[in-house]
Parts: sequence; C-alpha cells; structure tokens
Amino acid sequence: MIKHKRPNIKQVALAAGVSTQTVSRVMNDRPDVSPETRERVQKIIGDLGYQPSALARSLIQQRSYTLGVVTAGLKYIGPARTLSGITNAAEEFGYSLLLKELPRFDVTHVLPILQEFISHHADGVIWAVPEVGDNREWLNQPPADLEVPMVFLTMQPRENIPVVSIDNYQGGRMAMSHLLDQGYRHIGHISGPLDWWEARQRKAAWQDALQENNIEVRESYWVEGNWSSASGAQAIEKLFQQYPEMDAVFAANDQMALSVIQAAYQRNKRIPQDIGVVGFDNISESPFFCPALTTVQSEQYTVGRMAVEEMIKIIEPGKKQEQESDHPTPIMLTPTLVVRQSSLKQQVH
Amino acid sequence: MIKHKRPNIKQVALAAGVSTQTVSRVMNDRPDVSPETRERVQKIIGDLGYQPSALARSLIQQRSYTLGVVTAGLKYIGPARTLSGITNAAEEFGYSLLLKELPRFDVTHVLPILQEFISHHADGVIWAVPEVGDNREWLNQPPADLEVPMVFLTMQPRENIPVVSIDNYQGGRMAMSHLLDQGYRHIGHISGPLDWWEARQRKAAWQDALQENNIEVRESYWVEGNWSSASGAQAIEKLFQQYPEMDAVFAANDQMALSVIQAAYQRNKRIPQDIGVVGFDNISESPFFCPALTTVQSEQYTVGRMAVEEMIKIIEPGKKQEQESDHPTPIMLTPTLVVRQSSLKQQVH
DNA sequence: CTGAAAGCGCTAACAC
DNA sequence: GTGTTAGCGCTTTCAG
Repeated sequence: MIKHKRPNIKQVALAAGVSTQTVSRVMNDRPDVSPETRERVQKIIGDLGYQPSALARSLIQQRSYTLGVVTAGLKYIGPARTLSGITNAAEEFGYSLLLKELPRFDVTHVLPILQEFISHHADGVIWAVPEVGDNREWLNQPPADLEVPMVFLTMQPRENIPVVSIDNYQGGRMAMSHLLDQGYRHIGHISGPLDWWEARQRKAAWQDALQENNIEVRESYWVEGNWSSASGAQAIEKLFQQYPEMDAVFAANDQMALSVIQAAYQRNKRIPQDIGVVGFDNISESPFFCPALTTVQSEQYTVGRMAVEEMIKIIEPGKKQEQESDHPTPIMLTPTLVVRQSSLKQQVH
Repeated sequence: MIKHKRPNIKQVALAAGVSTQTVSRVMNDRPDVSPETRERVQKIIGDLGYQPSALARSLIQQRSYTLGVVTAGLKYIGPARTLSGITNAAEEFGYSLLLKELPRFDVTHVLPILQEFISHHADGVIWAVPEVGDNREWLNQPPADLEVPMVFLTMQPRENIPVVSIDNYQGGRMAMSHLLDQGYRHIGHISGPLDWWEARQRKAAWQDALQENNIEVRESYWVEGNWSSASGAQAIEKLFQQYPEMDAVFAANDQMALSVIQAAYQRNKRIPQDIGVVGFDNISESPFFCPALTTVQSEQYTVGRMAVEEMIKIIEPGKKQEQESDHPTPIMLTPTLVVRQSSLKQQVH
C-alpha cells in the first residue's frame, strides 16, 4: 500500500462516493447526515487519516481559533511561568498559540508584531510583556488599523484596556507589614530597575509602609538593582555602607535577596537576628537558601491563565455578560506572603 | 474618515486601478512592474495599511513559514531557555512559531499533537521534550501519514533521526574529572529520575569515572532524586547515612546541589573542605550560593537555536549540502565546566 | 438528507 | 508590464 500525501476533502469525498459538503458535515458533526452515510464517510476518514486544514477553515470562517502571544525574557522564570499558564488555558479552550518573543523588554515598535499576528488571522493577542520604560506609549496613539482584541499583562491599569496583573504594591505592603510586625525598624530596600512598573510599585510599598509607621525614609536607605543576583550583591554592599543601622532588607525579587544572604554570611551577620530578609516571587530555590527565604509569592502562572480567560470572554460573546467587555475591569491578583526563616526574628531564641 | 476592516488584495487593486496580480507582484518585490505602477500601488498599500493574509498565502504556496514547537515543563528554567533559543532563531529565519506545551514529560500519545500542527500546515516540527520513559516509543511505529519534517531535542541518538542535545555524559565526566583532580575520592551521586535519558547519562558518567579510577562503586553511594531541591534534601540525608566516608557529591542538577549545600551547612560540614559539591546546568543563582557552586554549564539556549538551524537545513533545500539530510548526524553539544568555590579543596588553606 | 455553486485571499501559469 | 484564469481546501448558501 502506497502512502500518499495528506489527503484533502475532495479525495475523501471521492473515496466515499459523496460530495465534499457531506464530508464537511460529517467532520463538523452536523445532524443532517443519514447514519449510513455518516458511518461510511467516517470509515474513509479514518482509513485515509484525513485531517481538515485549519488554514482553509480559518480563511472561510474568518475565525482561526488562534491567539498571538507576545513575551520577552523567556530565560527568566517569571515570563516562562506566565507563558505556561497561557499554554495550558489555551489548550483547555481549544485555541492554538502563535508565539513571539521580543529581544528586549522595552520594545516600542509594536506594529510589525501585531501585523504578523493579524496576517495569521489571530483572533486575539495577549501582550505578556511587562510595562517597562515607554513600551506602553503606543497605546496613546494606537495604530488605527489594528482591529485585534488584546489583553495586557503586568501594567498600570488604564481606562478601557483589559489588564491582568499581580498586585505588586499590595505584595510589597505584605512584605513590609511582616517585617514591621517582627520588630524590624531599619528596613532597607533593593529595588528593581525603576523603569519597570513592577519595580516602582514594590518600592512605593516599601516607602509608604515606612512613612505610615512614622519611620523616616532617606535616599540612602535604598539602592536600585536590575533584578540579577549580581546587581543585588553590589546593592547590598552599598546599603551596608550607607545605612549601618539597617536591620532588615526588602529585596524586590528573590535573586537579589539571595545576594543579601550571601553578603550577610560573608560579613558574619546572622539572619534573621542581625538582618531580616524578605524577597519577592517565591522562586523554587528560595525554600532552600540558608536560611530559607521569606518571600511574596506571585502567581504568574495564574496571571497567564486568567489572561486567556479574559480573552475568551472578549472574543466569544454570548458566553457571559457582554456589558463587561464595555467596562473591562483590571484584574489585580493578590499575592501571598510565604514566611520562612530569613525574617523570623521573634521566634528565634 | 471611516475605518474599515482589514483590506484585502482586491480592495487595494481597485483603489490603485490595477489587477490583484499587480498588487501581488508589488508585495513580493517582483521585478516585472513598472516603477510608476509600483509606486502608486505602494502608496495605496501604505494608506490602507494593507497586510497580506499569511493564511491564504500558505494555502496556495503549500508553504507556511511556520514551525510547530512541542515543549513541556515551561515552569522549569531549562525548557524555557531552550524555547527562547528557538524563538530567537525562528525570528531570524523568518518563521512563525506554533507552540504546544505538554502537561507532562512522559506523554506517549503524540498523534493529536502532530495532527494539530499538520492541520496548520506547519513546515516542520521541533520536538523539544526530552526523552523520558517511553515517550520516544512511537518512533518505532511512526504514524505513517505524518509527512512533517521533525527535529528532536535531548534524546539518545538514533539512525536517521535529526537530534540536537547537550552531551550529558561528557558533562558528567567533566564534573567527575574535576572532583578527582581536586583529590576527592569518596564521591557520592544524587541522580535525576532515571526514567530520564539525561539522568541516566549523568549517572553513567559518575559510575564510569569512578571505575576507571579503580574506585569501588556501591549501590549505597548514590540516591535517586527528581530534580527538585526537596528531593535533593531527602537524597543527601540518605547519603550522609549510607556513605559516611563521602567527601564529595556530584548532583545531577543545581537545584539538588543547593540542598547539599544547605544540608552540609546544617551539619556543620564545611564546603569544600569536608564536602566538595558539583552541580549541573549553571542556573543563574548558582554563583550566589554559599559557597558559590561549581557546575556544568549546559547551553540549552544554543540547543534551541541549533534545532531551528537543523530544521531550516532540512526544509530549505539548496542552501547547503543536501546529502546531509540523508544521514542526519546527531549534534551533541559539549558543555563547559564552571569552577567555583564549592569544589576547590586544593586552593583552600 | 444531499449536492452544486460561490467564494475566503492569495499566487502560479499563462496570455497579451 | 499587466491582466485573466484557475485553484489552494474548505464552508456557506441555496437548490433539489
């Protein structure tokens, strides 16, 4: 038996002695086919291994069941976790995914990216790149010819734009409340790069928490990092010099917090007795740092999932209330504080 | 001015007063268009924001410039790094990517996955899921109707199958040579889950290295983990009990090595003096462990890139030697040993 | 219940 | 140089 190339609907129809429409009806489970015909056609379909062309179907239906996803920094675990949530939810809803990874986070030239998705007839686009620098600027003068529904992740909520994000400010407040509860009063901060919206939110939480507790905030009490452990190492050096009374550090992510632990160890400062440490993200290694790291768990996977759910609500009308799409409410997920050894001054004897 | 939906080629042709064919020629930079016509059409194209449909084009050309990518475990940094290499190389070569993430590593039911890609007319499929359990079994009875070129990552090389992988065995040998050079003689091993090909390779390297140095290998000298730090913690507990003379550990990845460091610290064993530690993967945190971790750097990003390059060689004939596609040579990338504090017994005074 | 015709948006092949 | 015709593989519409 000779194997041919992928059969098309015509060949199936020919083999079954019916018209292509009938094959189409069988493929789409339409009721108006007689049982005998249906069975005969189905057998042929099985024998030939017929698989309809999603392309041809998308073309005629003006509906591709495909979503475009724009991401950046996949070599970092955060974006990868989010993407994983997106793939899982998309699978669940029966959508295929077109993936594009930007070479940098602060790409402002978005037209070619959207055009690629549009040219593939994507039903929607999930913009999974966090707000950095002016990479949301283009939303003020959106290219008029872009008729694709979009959902944005991790950005300052705006009118009429569907946004899904972790509540970074709230997460930061949780970290700070915990440190203050534990009796720390001289809390330094290692921020992320401040052109990142998330970094600004986390820093604002640090600052507000101190001020609300009538603790002075000075410029020398914080240093800007760039998310990397290496930058954290430099930052903590500076902080130790600038802020000798410092008895705790809120680091804007776990990688930088790891450097704080290392630096404290090298200077024979005990954690949590001499220096309390709290991170952000809850990377999978943080329970195994020495000591284990207290951190704010951000559900990036869930952010990805919810982005897809929001998208489905928009592009599949008639499922839920349609009035919601008129007033898209930003979704801000509340993080969780995961308390471990690095901040437990109270319980240490 | 009213904004219409995405214009098609017919509308452009009408507006420019030419045939669709001419518009097509302009879009594809064909030479046989007069300069004036070209300019006029191009203006209309710009004004209308015309973007040709990749779908229609794929349908007629029988070529989609789209690759399918199958991955798994994106929440782990390894697969994410590989995917990043794939996205970057695909971008470079002008290919779009359809992404599918498997819910588990050991999925054996591959037909629906391939069919989805085929139905989207993918020009090729990159199988970026590592060999685990019998998830390569289906290659023995490949579904005959799957005419898609494929490239596989991270598996035992086989005849006539294009494979790109890190050389895990060689990496393991490098780790072991280094430990032996440093004078360690009682080297335990925490392996990955042994249904993983990579875990078996790394373990074999451990075993062979010891035997070639006339060091006895006992069952009690190694424990199986599951890649996670938690499993590493359990494993190292066991090893300390089973193998009291142990003076070094080769852990099959950095996460498990981290647990070794933590456990040593808790037992007041000094690293590297009492216990040498070497990991595998070189995750971004490992330079900041206490002490910094010696590890085998595996270029997963490069694996992803090369997979795309191999695929292009296969589906774009006439670029290089075609005879290569007849005898696809497995590509095994040599890892690098990154020496840090955790294994430097010699240099410690 | 089933089939014929038309067309989604594009390009290959051929005419002029 | 440019236009016409045909068709990629499918579904919608309408006829029977």
